[in-house]
Amino acid sequence: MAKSRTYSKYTQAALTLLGEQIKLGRKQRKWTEQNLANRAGISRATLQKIENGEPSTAIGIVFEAAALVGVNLFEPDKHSLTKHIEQTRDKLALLPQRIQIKTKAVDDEF
Amino acid sequence: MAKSRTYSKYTQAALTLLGEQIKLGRKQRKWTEQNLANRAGISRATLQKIENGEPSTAIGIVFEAAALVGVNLFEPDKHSLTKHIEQTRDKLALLPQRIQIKTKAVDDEF
DNA sequence: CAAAAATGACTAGTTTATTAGTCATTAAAG
DNA sequence: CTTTAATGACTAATAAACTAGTCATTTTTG
Repeated sequence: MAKSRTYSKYTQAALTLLGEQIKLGRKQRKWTEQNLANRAGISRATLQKIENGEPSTAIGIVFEAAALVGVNLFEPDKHSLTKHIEQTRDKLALLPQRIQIKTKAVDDEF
Repeated sequence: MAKSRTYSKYTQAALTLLGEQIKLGRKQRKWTEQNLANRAGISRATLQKIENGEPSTAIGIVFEAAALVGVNLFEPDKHSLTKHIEQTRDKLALLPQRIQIKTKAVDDEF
């Protein structure tokens, strides 16, 4: 029996939306499933899972398929992804490199 | 030997950005890797891959981890994801259910 | 400085995804 | 209506991810 993982409502909705956007983009381009699958370098079966919003597909190939049909997370025009990455790294640099957890009880109560 | 897949620059950048945003969100919350991994129901090794932007991790658990630290693809406030899904389905409904490809040569030249 | 803990990196074993293929159904086009 | 082809759904075999565990390193705290 398959060990089932649980996903939040938000994650499920996001996956559904992403999958349907890919399907929409594919059809707008008049590409068949097989056609997009070939372009993405994956099997038709996997593309079907992607368009159905299955949580278990590899994120890299989902992003590839999405980009091929013009669906962009992180709108690529606004400011370039590279710049966005730099900004995130800048913020990261301001934080401690390691998070330390207080072992002792916090004595907050009373 | 592992069969290597190739990813576009855009996909790689998007994965890097997403991973670093998760790491940033985690640290802002002062959570250790193990801590976030536990909350997401995954191993620390997998979380490390996610934060490093590895393309092969399952999209569902990446989205879960992202949501846990407040990183939202598809900004959840704007208009609800559910509504967004409906809109996408409406657009899909306007397109033919199946894409048909012309088999015969197109005779466009001359 | 010393102690404690987080992180980075790796390994072997198990679970799971991915693939190629097939078949039935049904939409599109002639 | 007939033909052609796309889609949905499944299977067995292969490839790869995920896990738990370990170890070394390095940061943080006292």
